[in-house]
Amino acid sequence: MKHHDPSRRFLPESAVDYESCLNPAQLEAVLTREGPLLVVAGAGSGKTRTVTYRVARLVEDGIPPSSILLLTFTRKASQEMLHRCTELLDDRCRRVAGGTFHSFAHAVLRRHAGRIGFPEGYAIVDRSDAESLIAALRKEFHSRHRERSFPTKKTLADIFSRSVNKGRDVQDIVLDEYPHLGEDIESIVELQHRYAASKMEHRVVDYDDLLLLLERLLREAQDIRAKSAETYRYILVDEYQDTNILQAKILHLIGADHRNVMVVGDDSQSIYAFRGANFENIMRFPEMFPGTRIIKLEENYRSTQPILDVTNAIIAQARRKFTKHLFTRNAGGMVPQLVQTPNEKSQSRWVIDTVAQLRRCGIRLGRIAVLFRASYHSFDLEIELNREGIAFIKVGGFKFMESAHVKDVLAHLRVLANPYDRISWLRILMLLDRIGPKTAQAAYDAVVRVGRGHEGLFAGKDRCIVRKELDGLRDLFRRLEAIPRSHPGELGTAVLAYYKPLAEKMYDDHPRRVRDLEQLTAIMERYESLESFLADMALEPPTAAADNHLTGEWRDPDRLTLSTVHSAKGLEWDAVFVLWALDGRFPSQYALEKEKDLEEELRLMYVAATRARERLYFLCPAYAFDRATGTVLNRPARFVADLPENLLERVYLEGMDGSSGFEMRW
DNA sequence: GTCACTGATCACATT
DNA sequence: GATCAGTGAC
Repeated sequence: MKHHDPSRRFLPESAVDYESCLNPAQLEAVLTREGPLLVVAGAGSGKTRTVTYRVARLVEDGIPPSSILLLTFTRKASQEMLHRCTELLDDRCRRVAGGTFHSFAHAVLRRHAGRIGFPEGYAIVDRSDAESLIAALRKEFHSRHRERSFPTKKTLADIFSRSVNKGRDVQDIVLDEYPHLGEDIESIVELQHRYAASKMEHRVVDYDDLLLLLERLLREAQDIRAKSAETYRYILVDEYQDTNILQAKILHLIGADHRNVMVVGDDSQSIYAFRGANFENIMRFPEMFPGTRIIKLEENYRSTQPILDVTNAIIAQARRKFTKHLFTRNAGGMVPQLVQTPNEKSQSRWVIDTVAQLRRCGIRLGRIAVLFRASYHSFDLEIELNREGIAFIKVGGFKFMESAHVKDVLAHLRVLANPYDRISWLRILMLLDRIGPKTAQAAYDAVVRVGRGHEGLFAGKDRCIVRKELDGLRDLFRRLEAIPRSHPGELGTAVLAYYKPLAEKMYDDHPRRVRDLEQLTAIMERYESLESFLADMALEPPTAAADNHLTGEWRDPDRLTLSTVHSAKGLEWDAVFVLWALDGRFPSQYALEKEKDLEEELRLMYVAATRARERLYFLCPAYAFDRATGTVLNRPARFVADLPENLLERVYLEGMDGSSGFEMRW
């Protein structure tokens, strides 16, 4: 590959010393200002650095920051990049537009959704709300098909979502991926139409709608498309391997005019095919934007050579061959280990004891991570960590936002913002004594009929048996009405005051839950409007799991990180433990049948292993019973099982009782 | 109509 | 371990 002459002549008075901070390939990616650019960036190859420097370079070059659009996988990622960029250059970088495709879609649609016949004051529903809506519609269908069970709300939501994200009909998705539901296909299709109508009626959109509606808007409203292209003259997309076809179309619609589009990704780290991501987007990018310059970043700055040897050996097993081959100058270091333990308890013990040793070697807890395939895989370890008093933070899995008490409080606020939000109405009404589905539905109907927002609640005639309960709710809304929407913190405080007695009645652990809610109101203080708070909670909910502190700064140097592999994307630690490297756990049981799914598990294992800088341990309990399938799991993960001893050292622990004393080799 | 209980079924990753 | 459908007491 021929690269630019990285001569200083390019940058006579630059505030940033690009040449000495970047290798030639990175430098080329940073200095190529115009035209489409595809950066294939291997794990640990300085991808974030490259994007950061490129943004800084554009700003320094006089491009107005607000005409740069940085699209990332999570908003945290874009904030972090722009923060680094600000440190590198100056405050101008703060004005760069950054976020996820979903948040970008919301920003455009909230102003222009009317152009394609969608109400602009819509609310965004998260996955579990979407499922509730589907569940309500599903009931009728179930009574129709008494003979056999109808798919669950979760399965239905999955099917609908895949249909949107893969750009295929529901029929095709069912036939391909859920063949056992073939008989229900007509009902599923009809239910999908009802679901769409129901969302429209209640003025809500789900995640997929955001992308779908944005694509439609840009396609149908030429003026808006042209204006967006004009506004965002430089577009950067991170993690391009995890975008789907719809996102690629959106990118093309905004980027085709000026073609100043840079995408960064790594096909071997694509781990979101299950939700419709298509890593072939990377291969197709040059077709979509002819004249694309392709740059490969192959030097790895993260890991030692022995770790890189193992990760290269893992990804080499992919049927689909990847052209990159990573290298490092960081020779030496410990050979990664596959540690076989008798059972789960001993797995947890070994991790804890090894973490203790690492700390004695001077490695802080914040530099260590335990990764796993599924959130529940760490339950036993969490118990042991608590027992030992080792602080940890868990990322992924059950979230703060999903806990009932948080959803309850938010539902009150959402009704205030969008009185057509049926899900939230039913939720808050059914919190009250003697109000079940029927009464709640009647109250909701009255609200819609009266058509004066939540005031409709005052107009309905209630049965005397529930009068007292409803009066309490009315009082709350009267109080909320007196508070301006621009003070979400006060709104939250008022709702909490109302909700607290309810929580005390419902939950025996109410003190903890109320503390959570106080955190929530503290978060609300930071917002300028109720609507922006609610949109953020749907699009970018706080990441920490429910029982962790919500103080925001989760990268605490004195806490061990427990994370799903998916949530660990893009991050790195000095030492990484991969739990349950056992066939049937990781790779997942459900992926063993289909070649395509298995290949994604392989990439997932690759992502897990490439998080490590210096030390890497795969843990494999020798035996586990899988209750779901009734099978016995006793084979190490196939991706690492057969790697030669010189790449992956075997450690066998025997005769442990799970609580103490055993041999450990380093 | 509501609510609290039962037993059967199915289980991943997430914007 | 959660979800769902069905039951019977208030």
